[in-house]
Amino acid sequence: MPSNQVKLIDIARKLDVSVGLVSIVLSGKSKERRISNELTKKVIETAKELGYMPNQLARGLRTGKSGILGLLVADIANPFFGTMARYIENEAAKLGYQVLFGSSDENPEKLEDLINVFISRQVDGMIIVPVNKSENYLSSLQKQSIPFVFIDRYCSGFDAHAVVSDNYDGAYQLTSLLIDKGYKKIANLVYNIQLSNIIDRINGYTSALENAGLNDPDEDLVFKVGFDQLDARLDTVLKQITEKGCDSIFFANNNLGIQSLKFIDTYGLSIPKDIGIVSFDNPEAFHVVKPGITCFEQPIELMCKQAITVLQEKILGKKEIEPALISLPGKLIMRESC
Amino acid sequence: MPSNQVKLIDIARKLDVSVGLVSIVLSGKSKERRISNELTKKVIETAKELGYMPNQLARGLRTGKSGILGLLVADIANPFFGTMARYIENEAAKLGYQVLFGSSDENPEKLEDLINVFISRQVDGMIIVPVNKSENYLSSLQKQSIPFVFIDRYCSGFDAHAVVSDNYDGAYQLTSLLIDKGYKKIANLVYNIQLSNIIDRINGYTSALENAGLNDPDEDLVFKVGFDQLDARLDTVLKQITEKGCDSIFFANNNLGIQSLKFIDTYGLSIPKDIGIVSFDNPEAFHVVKPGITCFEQPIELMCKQAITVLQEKILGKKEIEPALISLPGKLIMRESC
DNA sequence: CTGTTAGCGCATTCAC
DNA sequence: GTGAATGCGCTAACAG
Repeated sequence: MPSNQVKLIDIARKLDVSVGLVSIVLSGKSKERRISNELTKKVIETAKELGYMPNQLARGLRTGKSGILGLLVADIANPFFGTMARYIENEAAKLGYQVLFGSSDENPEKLEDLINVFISRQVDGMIIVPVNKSENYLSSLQKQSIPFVFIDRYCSGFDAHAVVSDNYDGAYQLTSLLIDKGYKKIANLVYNIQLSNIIDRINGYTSALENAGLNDPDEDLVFKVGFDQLDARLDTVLKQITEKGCDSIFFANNNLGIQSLKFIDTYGLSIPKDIGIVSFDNPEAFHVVKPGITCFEQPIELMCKQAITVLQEKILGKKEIEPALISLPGKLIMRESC
Repeated sequence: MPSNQVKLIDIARKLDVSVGLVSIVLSGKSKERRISNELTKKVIETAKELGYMPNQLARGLRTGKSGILGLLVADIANPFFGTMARYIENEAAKLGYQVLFGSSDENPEKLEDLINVFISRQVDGMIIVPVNKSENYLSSLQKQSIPFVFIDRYCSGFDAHAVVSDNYDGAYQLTSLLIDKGYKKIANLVYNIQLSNIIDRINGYTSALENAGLNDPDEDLVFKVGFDQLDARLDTVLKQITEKGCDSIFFANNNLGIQSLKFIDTYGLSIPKDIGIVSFDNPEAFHVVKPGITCFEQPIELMCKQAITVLQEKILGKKEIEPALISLPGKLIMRESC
């Protein structure tokens, strides 16, 4: 690899000084090491002139810091995670990091593989959306003292930092809203995975029902669907929901909401008259569709800022910051679907 | 940095062999170098036992290949680019690459900075969504012999590989469809940037009008809007369009289409009776909204596959493949908006 | 068949 | 104030 890239030695030779000197100057340590202003200026100038760019691989190897952060989401194509990626990118850039990303597809093996690859690449830290059944592996990760932060979900029984939105509160608000509007039989459609965010949303929903005295212990109105073949499953479940006489549905996330809207239309049900709708998350579609879908928007930007802040603290290792669950408030968006 | 990670020397010491030997075995060159089966097995076992993971920084520095690809899109939060990122991720992973991403926001300076950072990080290649006014810098990039491929758009007068969808054809089909349905005065709403994809779409639109004898040389129905303060601008432009008596609109991309739908609704116009609508791209919203929006879906997955294939060829440098513009056919999706 | 050696580009400690 | 020497972890050319 004859790498035609300019390196320290090129500018050192041109100025007939040592490589070390150049390195010192370019790392901004001229003052500290009391290098003459003249020389400093000359070095900087020729560096610019030659278009010098440090080889971060070499620098990383030497310093033990790659300057790279790993971001592990469920699927970067999902706008929720895409938006998250964007904010993480912005915040990371402010601190001089670039970000490697990976999509786990909610698959623990994939997540594990990706994390291993990222470790191998010496990322300085990771932002992880944990998936179902990944606790074991993640706890082994923790022992390796590589800094990471959970985002969007946390792993219970797990001493690690996590930044999430207040899922319980969002679900509670959304459900209460339906109740206030007079809906009596409220279904809750969720994914069938054991994740903190899902569980918290179910709990928020259930609490709201209980507080309103609408909880029927004999009839479970929480409907769970799997990821694969979502379309077919949704059709079945939605029919069940209507056959059971539910007058409204609380969708636990953007995807469930959007996909379901397609079916509800084909059933000839009119929103909000025949069926009331609320959903977690606020994708574009909820705004454009008629009637607009009332929903709970997560504070994605804030979550990302906090996550990066915490991560940076862990990386710098200033003080042993104790693990904490940071739960951030979201925003109820009122539209016309209930 | 006391890096508690296991390295070659750890397993070499444990087995009392040399580091080089271990490296050879773990790179799968045992046969080639005629290392005994026994030793080979022992090395592999203890590597696994100790949980060895190669330090890719060191490997990259030595081999001159980082194993990282750079992906530069306009905005990863835009589902179009998010989807693209996902397919790039998948294809890259098949070849053993991880991907660093960056969002340019259609800003040439940002793009330039990001490319420089990526070069600094020794990416093995880049997939770039070029932006307006970035030609100068990009052509300097080209001289540096670092492999890259344009995607989504190409830079005209530029000898580089590019993978795009057939924008001309898509626009032509969409416009012709409106014409066939009897619409006479068709507006075209686009971003006011000089990008190949936009230009090709305008050309496709214009050709379709001309072929149908609907082109009025005295009246330009191509409306251009800027990025910033899109909402305010859209309101103005859409009013202009209706005041001019247009009976239909061709939106040049997903964002323009989605955002405009919000306004059209408030104007009390009914689709497709009062105004016919078609759009480039196929976001979820176009499917969910009523009536569904007829649109042209780009072959994102195929584009990504081709882009990675070309990029890999350039990286391996097998043969000097000559620059080519690869234009891939998209798919017309018929719904009820016209 | 196996081990030794030399560097990839950089930052840093220690001499001068 | 400055230069030389060392080594981060790994691969590859070269000796045995």
